[in-house]
Amino acid sequence: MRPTVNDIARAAGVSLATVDRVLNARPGVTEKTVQRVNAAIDQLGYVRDVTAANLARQRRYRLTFVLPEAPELFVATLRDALAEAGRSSAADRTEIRTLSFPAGNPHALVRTLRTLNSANTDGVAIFAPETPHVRDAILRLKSDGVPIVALVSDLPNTERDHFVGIDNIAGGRTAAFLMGKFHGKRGGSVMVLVSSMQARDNVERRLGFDQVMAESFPEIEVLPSLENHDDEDITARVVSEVLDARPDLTGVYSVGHGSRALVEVLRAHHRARQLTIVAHELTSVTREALRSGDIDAVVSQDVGHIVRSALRILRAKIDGVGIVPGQERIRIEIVVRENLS
Amino acid sequence: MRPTVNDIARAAGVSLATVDRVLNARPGVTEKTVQRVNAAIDQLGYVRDVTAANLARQRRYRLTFVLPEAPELFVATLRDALAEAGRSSAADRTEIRTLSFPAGNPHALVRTLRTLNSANTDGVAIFAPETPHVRDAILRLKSDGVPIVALVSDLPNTERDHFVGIDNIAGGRTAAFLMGKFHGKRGGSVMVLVSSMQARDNVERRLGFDQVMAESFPEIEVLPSLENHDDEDITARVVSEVLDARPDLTGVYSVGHGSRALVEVLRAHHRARQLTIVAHELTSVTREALRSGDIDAVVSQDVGHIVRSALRILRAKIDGVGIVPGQERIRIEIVVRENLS
DNA sequence: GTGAAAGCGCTAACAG
DNA sequence: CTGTTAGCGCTTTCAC
Repeated sequence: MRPTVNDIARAAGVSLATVDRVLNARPGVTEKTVQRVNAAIDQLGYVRDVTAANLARQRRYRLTFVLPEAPELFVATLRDALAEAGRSSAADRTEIRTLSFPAGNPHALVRTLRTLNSANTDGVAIFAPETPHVRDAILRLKSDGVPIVALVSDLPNTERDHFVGIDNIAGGRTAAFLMGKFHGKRGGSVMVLVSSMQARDNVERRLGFDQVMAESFPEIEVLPSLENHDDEDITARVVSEVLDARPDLTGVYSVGHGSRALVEVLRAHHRARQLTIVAHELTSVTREALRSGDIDAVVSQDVGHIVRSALRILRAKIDGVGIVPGQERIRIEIVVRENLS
Repeated sequence: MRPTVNDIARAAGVSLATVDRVLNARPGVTEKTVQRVNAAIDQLGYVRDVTAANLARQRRYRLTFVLPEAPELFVATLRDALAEAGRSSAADRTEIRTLSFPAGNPHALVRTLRTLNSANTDGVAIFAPETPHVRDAILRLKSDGVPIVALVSDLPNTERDHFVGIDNIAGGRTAAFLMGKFHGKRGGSVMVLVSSMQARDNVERRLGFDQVMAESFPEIEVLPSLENHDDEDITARVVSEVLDARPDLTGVYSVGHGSRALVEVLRAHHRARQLTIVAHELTSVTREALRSGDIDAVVSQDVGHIVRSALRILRAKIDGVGIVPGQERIRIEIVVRENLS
């Protein structure tokens, strides 16, 4: 049988209450008694039963997710994953609240963040770009004692407790590796489509992509980035233009979260099967395009894993306990037609 | 506040004990009372607090993992993952015991399984090939009320509660897709190295590989399987022979769990960089070979995920509660140089 | 400073 | 068939 607080109380010759004080590092215990209790603790090899503690404490985890209101399917899949997690969260005393802000509106975001404090939330997960005001708002929350995790896109200059997402430079490098390998030693030229050069994840992916293309596939020409600002019309237009202007095009790298318009244009041009297409994020659109052969590979991250990991990490931070790093590492997934779920 | 058993007892006008009986589907309650209690349950939106229940029940989970004593690194990584999980398992009242049997010795395996029963274990995870005697042993355990999950290699004709691992046909298909795509429309010939045509996972991978090669890459010739029985000397010899006999060789597909000897031979022949090599399972050997460029892609499964999933599923079966399917689906991971961890 | 006692949400004897 | 009661391992008043 595992030792309990009672066992260590008896062994140390003190009461339950005192053991509890020592366990939780609360004041009002003589240094001497503390020593005695700690001695008993490691002598008996005591490990605290966190679930029993939480029961007694009547702890609830009120967690807040702050997500952009964006047109991209990726955000939708993230919301779905969150809803799914919400269904089973009551069992672990977790209440999930989702707050939305219009994508690309830092003011609205900051206003949303301002409503949050330690009185109404125990932990916050944020998927948003880093701006100075956001930084300040996060700092305030942190100093209020609220744990914060950054979701998908890191907030490295804030005091966020953890980043839950992939290394986007490595993500871009992975995309380049596939693009290069799929070209099979033939040269060619590759078009790069980004959402916006403001978005940190897009910039990092492009950076990683360029590194590997230059290092390992110099025979392939990489064209300058084309920004589509997640607008389908813009995408349709610029892609069409390049397709016409560059009959020697051999590949397309879609850096952003959305690929719907790209797939449609390629289909319309009946060019898809002759080009190597690499995109990011597994959504209904990219999934279908992989199946049909319109996209060759998708570099992705598991939104279900991201959500569950954020929940686990926030709860761990709230409880002040450690995490299992291996379990929380979000992998850079490569998805092709054959390992589609 | 979330409703508790007390709330629903009051609402239904019955005692705690009766509520508990209904909750746990225990006999001895009138159909009428059951109805009343259930009505109160969904009216108040009651969700049972599993942690409190487990506390009261003083439930411990004594789980047994049965693993082969095999030379392959993959099994070692699985053991490592298990050890890692063991470190944090005390917190969730789980005691993990590992039993080993000499790989390829069904008798020893059966002898091991025979020692297990509901008195000494609450759940079993097995990584072993399916033979008639194994099937019987599992059947006996099952009928003794012990939940069973199959690990890595399925035991489809037994009553196992769950299979934790990848679809190996899809794994082989994925390997073929990469092999074909990396050839970039050029033809060639590919050597296939299997551990043993007895091993179900090997056979399935080979099957999936052949399907896709035939469907999508008919310009590439796939040579007959070479069995190495996980023996490094055999591997070295047969690979060398083929390398000499077929100067037109363009690729190697390593189906089994072990790839050490293959990598060494290829290195010795200074041929690695001119061949496309696809292997299975991420281990220290394949990891290093990816980094050095000796292997181009690895099709893998996350051993950490497999172990944690097996633990979660066994606990769920013991508690008689459901699982989150998305969380338990083991992905077919594609690992290349750039998304290596 | 320290301890006794009640209680978190649930289960499990044991009565009736 | 149903209810009473004690208790799981821990925290938390409130006294001493």
